[in-house]
Amino acid sequence: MSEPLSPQYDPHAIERPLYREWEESGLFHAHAEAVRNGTADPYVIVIPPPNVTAVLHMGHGLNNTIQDVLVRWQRMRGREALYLPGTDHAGIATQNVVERLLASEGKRREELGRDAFVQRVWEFVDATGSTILQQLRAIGCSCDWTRTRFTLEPDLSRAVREAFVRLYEKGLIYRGNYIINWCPRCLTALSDEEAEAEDSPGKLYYLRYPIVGAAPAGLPTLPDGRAYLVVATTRPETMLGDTAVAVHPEDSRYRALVGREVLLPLVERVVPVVADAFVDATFGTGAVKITPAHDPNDFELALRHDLAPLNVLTPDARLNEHVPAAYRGLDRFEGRRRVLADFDSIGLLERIEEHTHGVPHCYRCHTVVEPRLSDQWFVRMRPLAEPALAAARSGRVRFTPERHARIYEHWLENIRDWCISRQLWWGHRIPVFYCLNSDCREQIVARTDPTACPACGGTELEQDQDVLDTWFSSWLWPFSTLGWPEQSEDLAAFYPTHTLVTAPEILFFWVARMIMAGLEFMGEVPFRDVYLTGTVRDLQNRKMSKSLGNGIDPLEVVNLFGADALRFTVMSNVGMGTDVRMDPADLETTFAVGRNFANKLWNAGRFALLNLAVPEVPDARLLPSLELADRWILSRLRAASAEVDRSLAAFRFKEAAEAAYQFFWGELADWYLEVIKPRLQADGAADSAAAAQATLVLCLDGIFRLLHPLMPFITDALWRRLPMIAGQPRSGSIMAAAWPVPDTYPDSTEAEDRFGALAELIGAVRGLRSEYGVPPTSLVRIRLGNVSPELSAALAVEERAVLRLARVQEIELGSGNGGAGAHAVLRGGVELFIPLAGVIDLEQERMRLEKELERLDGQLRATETKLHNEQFTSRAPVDVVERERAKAENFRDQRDRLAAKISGLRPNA
RNA sequence: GGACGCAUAGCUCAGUUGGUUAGAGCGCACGGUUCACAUCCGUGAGGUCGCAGGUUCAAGUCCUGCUGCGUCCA
Repeated sequence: MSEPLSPQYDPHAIERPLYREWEESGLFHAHAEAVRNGTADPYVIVIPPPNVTAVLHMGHGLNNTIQDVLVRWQRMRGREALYLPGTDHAGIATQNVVERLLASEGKRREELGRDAFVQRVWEFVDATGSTILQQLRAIGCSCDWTRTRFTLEPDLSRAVREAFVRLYEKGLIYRGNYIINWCPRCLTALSDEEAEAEDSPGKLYYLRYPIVGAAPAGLPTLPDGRAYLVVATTRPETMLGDTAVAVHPEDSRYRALVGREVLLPLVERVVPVVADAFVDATFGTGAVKITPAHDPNDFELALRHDLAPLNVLTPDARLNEHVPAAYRGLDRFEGRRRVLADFDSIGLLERIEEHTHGVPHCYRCHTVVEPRLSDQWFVRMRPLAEPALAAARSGRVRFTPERHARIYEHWLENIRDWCISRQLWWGHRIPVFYCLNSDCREQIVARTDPTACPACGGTELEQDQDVLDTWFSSWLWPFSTLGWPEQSEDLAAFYPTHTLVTAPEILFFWVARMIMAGLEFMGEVPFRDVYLTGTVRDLQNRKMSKSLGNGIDPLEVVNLFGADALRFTVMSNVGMGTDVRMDPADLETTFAVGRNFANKLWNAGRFALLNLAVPEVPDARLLPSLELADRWILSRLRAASAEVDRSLAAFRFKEAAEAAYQFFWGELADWYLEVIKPRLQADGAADSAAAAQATLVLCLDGIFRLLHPLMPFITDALWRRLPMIAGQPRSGSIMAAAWPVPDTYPDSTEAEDRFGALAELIGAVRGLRSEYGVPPTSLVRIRLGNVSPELSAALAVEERAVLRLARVQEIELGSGNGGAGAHAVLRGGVELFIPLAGVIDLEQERMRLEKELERLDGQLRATETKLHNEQFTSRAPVDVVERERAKAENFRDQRDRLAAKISGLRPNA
């Protein structure tokens, strides 16, 4: 990388080769020994493993950029930084993908059989599974690829099995027949978290159930004279499986009916009316049908009343053999239409209301989830939740933004058992074996596959057909990836990890469960900080998604503008706790910040390097010959460096990006470079040029390092071409350079004040020139009055900066207007006059100044009103009052000087 | 239905515990062949800080209510 810099910034030319070099030279590799022997503190981020079938989207782009920024930052700070990558086998998602592939060949997995199907999935994963990991390289992620993990690889499978066995042995895993969420398309159980409620417009159907026997008085009756009660339901088809009607025990409307029976229409089954406090008397009619096999609440209620559940649906949600012949085989929605039509035809459909309610959908395929009674494996969560709750409350785990801690705590406080069995083929097979000896039926849970039944010695054993929820492996990720249950070096060196960066959507799925698992299996929280990112949305506020077609492909952005531009843009958009909005239809504008900035870095860097044709410069901090601008920019660097540091430590990425941007562009490039150009071009004394060079190198070295976590490629490409700084060690790559320490740069309020005065003057002259359309090429003379000490000192050494940057021919000192011209009073009271005879319209100038005077007057009045308020002067802190006084004085001074100028402009003056 | 969050320039967002004259980027307007950069340089316009009350010497910032948007839970 020592060829001359190309005149055009070309990210492609630098990014690939640099990444390869970093990887090949082992810069991504974290050394466990260094931690174990005490020479380095670890800093660890484990990647939220993307699905093995995934391709990179902006969510990953955001997520992994943040992780890489943190990791690179800490690595430069001297920590032994490990960014541990890997993928997740993603049971349902991956199985679905391969099933679709098979379908395109006209095959179904059942035809292949389990082993062949699983084999087929492995082939698919082997072929495409590293796609997303390759893509992470393109955006510059400094992952330790030698430690790449996959949740279904042998080591991690062993961890899953160990965890299962341990929990089983502690009695925290059990099997039971309960209502679970069932996806009739995926044909598997789902956890509560995987069944996402979506508000859907639905209907509330009011159905009449005739009373059996003589009815209490006051009930409505059918034409045939039978009395009836009315139940309201959103799912009329389930009435075929009703086993009771329930009312609230205190509901006077129905008290007389409790203990009586109703006749279920269509099925002609007699079911009891029971009283249960669970019933909400204010909803619908206050009488609710009870379908224990198809509703979790009904199931609980049925248990209390000893009602047997009646399952009326097949696994794919068709009506089964327990319903009258006319309905058998109908899909649940077709069944609903039929049941309603039949109710209507016999006069038992009372009315229909619009009713919006939350309907659970499968989080993978979006099918409406069916509550289903079945045998499943569960984890008893309460005992695991308690320590996880305590960890958050005591601050051992911190959430950023903080509000997520409350959501986390609320979930844990209301924790429910976790259904972990899935009726899939792709995943960790449940390590439970059943003895097939019909007299024994022993259930064996073991770390290694048993060959004989420990109870009866029988050798006919069958493993449970189901696999585990993918999250049952993901929740072990922070330590299974480090070798657990083996007491590995990595585990000892790198657990607990430090920061987890992920999306709020998986707070329960993953984050909370990892904390539980970490505490349970490792006795320590898996990470100290949880940073939850915002969601990437389009300008209509819609979440980016494949189906909406409103996504942004990070790789396209990298191709167009480079990874640095992508990263910088993303980071400048990361507001604390807010979503990231980007316009997929206009990448040019969306990524303009990063693109422009990368280009600016390149060009300013190139300019500097062209003027730094020396192998080494002295350390500017040790030079006695620093000039005003040098001291100013170093002081600014110190401030910027402190700000970047502070912001990163607080996860305030946007602020970090802004501080670095402002320093580089707004101060270093716009001012410092412009001011020192003549010095660099050696029209000054030799040590002036040397001081400028040394200061420039120190500043570039500092800002490149500050920017490196955000823009790793361009900063390295430029930094490694900088001249050496005497006495400073230099690594081959900026990746391995030390993070700047703010205090090592000298601060100087004096330089800041003086340079500030100079910049203000230049700005004012430029403003007036522009106001009066003075051609950029023509030079003007200026006259200054009431020159402040700061400005005076600055002009003494840097007058030529004003001449060059404001296109000034000559600076005169002295007040007085002396003819037609433009006037201004600067903040410190400095009077500026630019003679512009012939250009200026006296009347226009007078009006402009009057307007300015009015503005100042307004501000003066506001300040004085405050100061005249005795309440303010007596109650406000002294320093606030003092500041207000100084302000008033300043305004008054400016105002008076301006007023004097105006009166000087009067025709008769 | 419950809980939480957000509402500041045309757009995307800063504005730390209340206290300088509310900022940035993009966009916009005007001017620019200053030999690093037009992915640029210079200048400028643009804000009753969602609405209504309240607390306070002082509110973009704190409190209450309302409206709109979002998220989580049921």
